Amino acid sequence: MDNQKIATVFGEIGDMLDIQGADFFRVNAYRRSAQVIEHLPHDLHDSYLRTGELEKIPGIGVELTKKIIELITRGRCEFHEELVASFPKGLLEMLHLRSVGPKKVKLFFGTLGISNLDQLKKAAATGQLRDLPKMGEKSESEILKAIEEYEQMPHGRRLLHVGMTEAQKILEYLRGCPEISLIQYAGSLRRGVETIGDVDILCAPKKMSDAAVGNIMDFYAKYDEISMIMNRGETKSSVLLKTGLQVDLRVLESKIFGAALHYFTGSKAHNIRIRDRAKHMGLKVSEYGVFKVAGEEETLVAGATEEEIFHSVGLPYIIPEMREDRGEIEYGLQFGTMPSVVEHDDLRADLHTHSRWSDGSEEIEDLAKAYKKAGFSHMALTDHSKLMGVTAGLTDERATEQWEEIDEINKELAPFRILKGSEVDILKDGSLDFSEKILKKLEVVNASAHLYHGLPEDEQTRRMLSAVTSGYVKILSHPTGRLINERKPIAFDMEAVFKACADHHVALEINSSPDRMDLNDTHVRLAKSLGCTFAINSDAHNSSHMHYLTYGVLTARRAWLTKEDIINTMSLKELLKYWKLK
DNA sequence: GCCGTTTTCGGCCCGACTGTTTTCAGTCG
Repeated sequence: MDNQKIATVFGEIGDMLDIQGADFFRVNAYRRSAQVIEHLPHDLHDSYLRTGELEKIPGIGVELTKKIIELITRGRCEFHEELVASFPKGLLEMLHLRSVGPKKVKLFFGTLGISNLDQLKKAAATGQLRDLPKMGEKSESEILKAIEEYEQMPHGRRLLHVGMTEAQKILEYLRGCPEISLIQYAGSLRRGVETIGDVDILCAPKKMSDAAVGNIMDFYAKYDEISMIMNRGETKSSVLLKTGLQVDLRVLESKIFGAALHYFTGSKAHNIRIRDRAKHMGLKVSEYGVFKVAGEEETLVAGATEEEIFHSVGLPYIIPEMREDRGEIEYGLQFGTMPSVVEHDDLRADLHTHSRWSDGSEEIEDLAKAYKKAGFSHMALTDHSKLMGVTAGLTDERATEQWEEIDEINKELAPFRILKGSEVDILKDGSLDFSEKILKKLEVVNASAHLYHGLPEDEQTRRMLSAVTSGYVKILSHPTGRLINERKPIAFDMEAVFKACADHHVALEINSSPDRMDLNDTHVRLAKSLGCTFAINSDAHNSSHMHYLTYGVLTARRAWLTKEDIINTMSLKELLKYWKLK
């Protein structure tokens, strides 16, 4: 029973209670707790079994604690099961439709007995919905449209990388609009969340007028990649790109740009805390600014910048990546300043790269030149070991040959330096995929578990522990092996392995490859609390992948890592000393 | 269902949009 499963159960209880018409705040308590539990840095099941109790988590009181313990000890929750039994299967799926919420689901089920998408589609197509209370022809056709969209669109959230790439293209396009003075993307994209639902873009015209807004919206509508304009309002247009990604553009006055940016950047949980705090201070925070409230009178006191918003409620500026209500508000109030987290420019090396010698697509020399040109002082070349046959992994002999080539290139590119490394497979029994002779000579050993993801948890743990305590490993690469939306993380005792990494000076990788992002932010926070160090690596298979490092940096910032936590920020000299190399 | 430098009861973030309505409910972010 991992946190994700507990969160799913609570989320479903929330949905079902909502359809039943339960008190909104009760419904919300379940939904909020699901959010909180999903993002906890440690496993509730493990810590409960270890300590025999559940620690205090904000938003989780007596009732929810009981249910969590029931889930952990019995693998089920009676209340959840009762609710599930009282609802037809398929009912909850209707909640995914745009314009359909709990009240409509209840209405459709209660009056027409509609309990799944197919039935809803038929009812809408045959005009049965329009006569229901508060419904009409328009809402009926909206529902048909929503079903169509839902069926066409890939479900679930897109990779951060996909959103970032699209957003940057659109921003570049919109900067060509002469009327726009300020523009920025917001939402989970700006917070660097690993997946995004849609893209939110905010802009402010040089001079606010109906004509200016109209011109900006017209300009936006002419963007080449648009497949459909979903709606166009006074200040907001929503479009669907050809890739199926939804992008919303909002136009607002520059004097409240900061307030809107803060509001639309979220997270929701963070915003609620800010507004709650404002309220207690006699203020009101919305996307239109911070207002001083005195009776009926409201006076705008802040809005142009995000800094103003935070200062008005007595907080220091908090970077978007930290705005998750995971302690940032308490920290800011207590210290009056925030930790100075790592920045992209702090990175001096990439310690996980591949060349044509295994499955990369560039020669070592071209790769190294690209890194040097980008301002890095060193890199580790870490082609695969032989187990990964499909990647043309290196044998002992080929590794030795590769070192000769690296020596030549290092002479040419000095003081830039390529460290002789390998991404060495962890075999089934936990041993490493090179002879001792080679392992001793490699400067950087990144250990990776590419195969045997299905081993039982205790066996997997032993396997990982064996690798990280071998004395050869410098970095544990993509530790959980997950692929976002595709492959689950491998099951092992994370705390035990992380502790071993801390004890044996093995850095944990924050693999920045868009579909990996492994470790993720919550695992990094856990590892940091256990004393670990980290390596932010791109896993580049050619030099154009270098920019993936951005995503690793975002993850590190979401986990509050500082420069000192990350070994890529050391100079070459410092790193060699740290690793006792020449 | 949660929570407490006014509170163990009575609050719980804020506003826009839409479609259905004559004043609002539902949905969304």
